[in-house]
Amino acid sequence: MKYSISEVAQKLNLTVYTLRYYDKEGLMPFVERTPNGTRLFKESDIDALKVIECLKSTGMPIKEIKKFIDWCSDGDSTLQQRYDMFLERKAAVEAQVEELKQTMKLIDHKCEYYKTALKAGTENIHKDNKIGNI
Amino acid sequence: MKYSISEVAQKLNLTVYTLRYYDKEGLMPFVERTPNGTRLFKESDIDALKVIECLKSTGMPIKEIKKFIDWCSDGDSTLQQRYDMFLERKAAVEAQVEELKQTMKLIDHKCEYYKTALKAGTENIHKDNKIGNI
DNA sequence: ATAAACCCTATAGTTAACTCTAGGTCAAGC
DNA sequence: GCTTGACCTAGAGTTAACTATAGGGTTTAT
Repeated sequence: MKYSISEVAQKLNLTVYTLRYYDKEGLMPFVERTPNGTRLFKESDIDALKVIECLKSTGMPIKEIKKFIDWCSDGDSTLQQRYDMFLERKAAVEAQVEELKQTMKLIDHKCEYYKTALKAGTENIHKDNKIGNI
Repeated sequence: MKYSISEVAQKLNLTVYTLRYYDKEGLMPFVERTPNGTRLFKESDIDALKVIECLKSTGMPIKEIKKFIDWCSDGDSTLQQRYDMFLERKAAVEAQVEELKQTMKLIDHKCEYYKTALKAGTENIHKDNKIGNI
């Protein structure tokens, strides 16, 4: 089964603009074309795009992702780099989770703060109070 | 105890450029000035900046954060909005954690993929194999 | 008293990641 | 055979969040 660019955009919740932009940035050298130039995506291309989206969601910039794609094209000689990169990404995600935990702490605290303030009708109950001072 | 802009920058791991930019965007209307215009940060200003950093790390854009700061200036009449906003942020962070879990799944999978490929010396062992096809 | 090290504003420049427009090709349906 | 709609490229425009520069004012140490 092959897919057009708009089908892939829909599947991955991206725009066709974005997909063409990724292609221009060298993130999709594997996508085939019809004789007249129209992109034809196969299943494995969509899987690769999912990996790209995954890397993006770790905060990796597109230029770094391109490096990875280039390594993939280079074959087995780059296995170590690619492994190292994923280990690095794992660490990055773990750090993000840790940061979100801290963020959540403060947010929960603020939720409590406003809940009690609302009940009292005023923020003043938190003046000089432990809950107001983080 | 009062702090200069560069001290605050150091404390919060931001640049003075960033702090002045935040001020220009209306995120710090509470910071006092000396007669000649130099900013003087007090402890509570730093706490407020920590809340701003917290909101930023939930992915909230600066214009939205400004709305919150404005609500703070408006006093008790905006307690409900502020409470709702933090509930919304809580949901946003929970969604981010959920997404990171999915991301981590794929990354762990890829770590395994490359680990075994490295051991074998080639990616080919994953051709037509469950581990290669996500 | 003068240079270094801060501070300030206003404004210009940068970067990443899109997002859109203009101008064109091509296949399908009426 | 012509219109409609999906595709294409090249390149311009946008947006957010900084980041830097120019030009100028204080305070501090020698």
